[in-house]
Amino acid sequence: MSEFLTSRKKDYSLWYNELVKKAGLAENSAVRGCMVIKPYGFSIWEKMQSALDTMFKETGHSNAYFPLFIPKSYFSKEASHVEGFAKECAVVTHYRLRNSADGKGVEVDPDSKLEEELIVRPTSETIIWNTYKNWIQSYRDLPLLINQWANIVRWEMRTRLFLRTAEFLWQEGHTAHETEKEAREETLKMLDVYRKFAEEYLAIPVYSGIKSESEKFAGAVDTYCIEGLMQDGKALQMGTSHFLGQNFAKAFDVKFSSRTGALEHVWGTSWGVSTRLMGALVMAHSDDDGLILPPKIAPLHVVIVPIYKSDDEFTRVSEVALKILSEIKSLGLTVKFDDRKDHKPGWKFSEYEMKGVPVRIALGPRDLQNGTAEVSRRDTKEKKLYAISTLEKEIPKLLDEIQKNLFKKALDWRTQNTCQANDFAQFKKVLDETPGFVMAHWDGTKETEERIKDETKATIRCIPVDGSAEKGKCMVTGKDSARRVVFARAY
RNA sequence: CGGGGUGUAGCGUAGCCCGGUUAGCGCACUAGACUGGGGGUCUAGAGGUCGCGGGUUCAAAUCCCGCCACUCCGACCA
Repeated sequence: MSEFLTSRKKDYSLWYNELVKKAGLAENSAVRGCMVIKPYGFSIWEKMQSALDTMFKETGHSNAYFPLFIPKSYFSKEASHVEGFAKECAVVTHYRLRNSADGKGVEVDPDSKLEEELIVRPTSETIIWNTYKNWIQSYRDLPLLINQWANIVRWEMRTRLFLRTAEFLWQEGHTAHETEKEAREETLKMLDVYRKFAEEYLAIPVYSGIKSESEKFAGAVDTYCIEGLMQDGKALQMGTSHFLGQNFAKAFDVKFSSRTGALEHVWGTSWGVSTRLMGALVMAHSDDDGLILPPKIAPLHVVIVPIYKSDDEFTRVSEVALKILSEIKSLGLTVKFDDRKDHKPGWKFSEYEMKGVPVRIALGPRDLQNGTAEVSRRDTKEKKLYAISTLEKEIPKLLDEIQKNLFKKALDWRTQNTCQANDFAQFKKVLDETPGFVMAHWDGTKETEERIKDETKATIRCIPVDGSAEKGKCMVTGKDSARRVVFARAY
């Protein structure tokens, strides 16, 4: 239908890349692997931030900020942590430039070599736990519930806008607790905050569960995650929450005097979501005409497009449009009257469809005569005439319905593309025929997991934490399995 | 990081194999007119270090070498 975007069917990757650029979300920068997040894209991220931030505050967390740079030595303190991140760290070795000898540019001043090199944070556990050491002495200092909004750098070989970039924005929560039980509860609480955010705001249903040993965060005892299903049948990890045990407390010597007077290491968690959620949002809902945004995170809820011929008509249409505008605005919604004269209505329609604005109101002379307005919803592209006097009531209802419909569509999609497989041959067949999640029994060993990955490219996305356990036999080895786990090919 | 592909105006591209006019076209842009309920029409115009750097040649977008970026596949990873 649209010639402005490559269709999803023709080339899903290209569709995604084009959409991200054409909807004004982001573009590649002059720096390899790094993106520029454009104003419209950033305003969506801000909506996500604000919803999440509120949820973090409601669960007792405070924001703080820790340095971008981490002394190299900190990394060696937690063995598996350094092993996990070593290969993708940017390192600062010098602190000064000088004019080059030929006078044509600048070069690194060799005299400015740092005594201890600094790592650009790929995540902040080490610097934060090093700081917590000074903040925590007594059980009275606990729990310590901190979040930080920050940029981080992971030197990726293969990058894609939002999904995997060398630098990205995220939030990382880092908490310290008196007991294992409390830290485990925190881990699951924040996992559920993420699940709720994904489902209620982004309108993306997710499976939450625990990662297998080989997929877990370097330095964690347990890693939990939420996994969403994209329209191409690939899974996307949308957030993680880690139970750190006492690993970092021990590595950084963070101890407290307990209620009984004993000196104990604290228990930790960390959890994060990133601008990758922007990619999830695009791939979960959008179509061949452009972006589709759930109203709860759309920067602009409603756009009003005037239809007119003469200046006189424009004046009369504007008058009514502005009235509608202020009515909708007073409902707490964001609304824009696009009175630009340099584009025709049809052009504007396509433009706002590309940008995913949930509701469009077209208003022309005919409407003025009849007291109506043409209301079009982005998700279904369905148009309806409403009496102008009812807009104030109908628009919020419509937005609500769009939010629900998007979630339902995404849920239906996931349901249709979640299959069970009972043997390995069936597993492979299902993966190819209905790309998506496959629930299958697994014997719990690393070897079997590896073999499945090698032969099918599918990985264990998570081991569901809730829901009913169902005993069975591993689809590969036939050994006992306590429950089905979630497999998929993933981003 | 290995293998393939691509890089020409803001975007999309032709030309490159086989070197030789002023690098062509569509969209967008500027001016004006007519237009206006799903990306309008006409007229006139502006816009190019042909990714960057070397080399070969009388002559390079075109051939050779190096680099950079993007992209796909693999490895690695969130």
